[in-house]
Amino acid sequence: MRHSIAQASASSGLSIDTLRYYERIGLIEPPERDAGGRRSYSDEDLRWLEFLTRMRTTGMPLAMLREYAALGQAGPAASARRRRILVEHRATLVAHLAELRACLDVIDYKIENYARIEREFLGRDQEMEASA
Amino acid sequence: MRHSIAQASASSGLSIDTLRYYERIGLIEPPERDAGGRRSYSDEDLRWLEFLTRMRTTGMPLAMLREYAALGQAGPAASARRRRILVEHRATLVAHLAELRACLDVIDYKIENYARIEREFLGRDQEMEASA
DNA sequence: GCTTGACCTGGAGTGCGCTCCAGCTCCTAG
DNA sequence: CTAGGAGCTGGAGCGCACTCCAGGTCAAGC
Repeated sequence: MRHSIAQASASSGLSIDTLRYYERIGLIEPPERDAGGRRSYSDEDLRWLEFLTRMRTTGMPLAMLREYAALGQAGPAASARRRRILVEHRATLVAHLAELRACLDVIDYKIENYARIEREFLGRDQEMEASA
Repeated sequence: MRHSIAQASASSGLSIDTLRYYERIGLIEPPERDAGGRRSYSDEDLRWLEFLTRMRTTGMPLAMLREYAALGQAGPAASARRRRILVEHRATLVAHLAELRACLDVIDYKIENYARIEREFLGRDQEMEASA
């Protein structure tokens, strides 16, 4: 199956401009072109885009992804280097996840605290009503 | 206890420039000044900075934090609005956490895959050695 | 054959969140 | 008394990751 840039955009969630931008900076291989010179993405292209967007949501910088992309997929040397990049990024991601969980606890604590404050004020208002 | 901007920077992890920047954009109340006109942060200022950095690590934008900061801490109305902001942000954070966990699974899968590829190549090399 | 709409290119512009700088003041130590 | 270091201000600059634009091509439908 071949896909237009609009389809690639819809399936990846990346804007059309971003797709062309990624191509320019070497993040994605220039896809084939149809008879009219328009980009035609393969299924594998789409899978690569999906992987890219996943790594982007984890905050992996474009430069790192470019490095990863530039290695190509063939051979044990590329495999080892790609794996090293992923292992490294995995560590920062795990650390970040731990931080986020800690922040979530803080947020939950704060929310509960504000709720408590509001209940207290509410209680006071009711007392005032009762004494009026 | 009073703290210089250098101490506030060290304790919060924010750069001195960032501290002044946050003050300019209304993220932090202008701290008191010492006799020489230099900023002097209170313990409570530091606690606010700690909260800010936590929210920043969760990706809360400065504009949202400014809104939160502008509400002040007094009264049930401010409390309710602050709580709403936190509840809203909490939802995006929880969603983001789920995404990150999914990405982590993908990374783990890929790492294992690359490791497998390397083992296979290694096996082939050993066979080649054995047959040589 | 003309319009419409998707797509093309190269390059400029944008928003966020800092970061740096020049030129100044003030305090402290020697 | 002076040299050095921390801090001050207003404003400019920067890096990242897009995003937008002008001006053009191409294929399809009326």
